[in-house]
Amino acid sequence: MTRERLMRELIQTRPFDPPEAEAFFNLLKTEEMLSTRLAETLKPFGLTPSQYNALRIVNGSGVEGIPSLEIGERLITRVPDVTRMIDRLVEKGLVERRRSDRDRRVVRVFITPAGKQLVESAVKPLRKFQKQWIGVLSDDDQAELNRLLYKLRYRD
Amino acid sequence: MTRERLMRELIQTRPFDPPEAEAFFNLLKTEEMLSTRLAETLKPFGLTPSQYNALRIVNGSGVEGIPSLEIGERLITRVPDVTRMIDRLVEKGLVERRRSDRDRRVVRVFITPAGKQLVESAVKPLRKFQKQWIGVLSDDDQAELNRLLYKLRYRD
DNA sequence: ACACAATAGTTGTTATAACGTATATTATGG
DNA sequence: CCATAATATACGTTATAACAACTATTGTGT
Repeated sequence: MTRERLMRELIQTRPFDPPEAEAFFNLLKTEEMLSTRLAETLKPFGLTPSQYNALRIVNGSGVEGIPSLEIGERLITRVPDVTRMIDRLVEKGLVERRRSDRDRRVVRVFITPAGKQLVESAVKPLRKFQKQWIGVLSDDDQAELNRLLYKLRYRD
Repeated sequence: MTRERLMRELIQTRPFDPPEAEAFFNLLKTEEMLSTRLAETLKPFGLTPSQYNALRIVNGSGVEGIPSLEIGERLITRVPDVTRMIDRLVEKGLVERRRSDRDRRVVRVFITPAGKQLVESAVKPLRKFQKQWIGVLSDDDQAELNRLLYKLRYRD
């Protein structure tokens, strides 16, 4: 029984109190497992998950580039220090930064050829990662998981 | 429809590719939301979630204390630097450290009265947090979420 | 008994999380 | 037009994530 397994992992002898704790701990542990696996997948590319996510966003913006602020808004998980993350991508030669002529507060970020190449080279391993780890669930189970997670988030 | 809502959040126009990405992103975003809320709940106690988790573990070990290594093994989410986390709890006067006489490699960690008190004062707010956020799901939905998360983790 | 392997904790280090402050620029309202 | 508020990015700082190397201690095999 899987609850016993989680309790064994946590070396917990008493029932979850409140019962909601079980789902919460499960979420924490499952996310951690997947995030760790993701980081391992991206490590050979010299990127953290957030860096790759940002690079993908910049790449998708095409020749127009994208403002820093918008990168931050579009990242899957929050990055409180977008500036320095972009610093590090600039150092790696994967993006370039240019102040906008129209609004001097704004810095637009552009993908470099090296950045574009790196994004593209990681697409397949990333796809494989997702199929491998999430694919253990059937389509129906995935749909159900999505429904539950949306409910948790949007509280409809 | 909630998929459109996630896509709007991610400013994504094309379908999830692979479809597994949707569940993966949902997991990331849901965990982040809950972790952020948890951190906010514990902030008034001057503790991060991992610190509180560690304190709970030490508190549960009673007068015998618990070895550092075991704390690390029992934490819900991995802490790669248990030593320094315990340093910080020691600084806060919440735990004490003593080298074991039986095996000089081992440091046992003991709760202090202040630590015990802090653990206990946070129990109710934490319980409330869990009921409030996870409780949006029915018991059946929670059971289903657990089933899916166990499946993802244990891949049975 | 002794050499080496394994173990537990610590330390050094870099990257990132996270908050708050600083600076420059633009928007707004009178 | 001008003062102030709002906005975007950058910077200062502390805590933590994370890895690897180090030190001391114990376990193991010969």
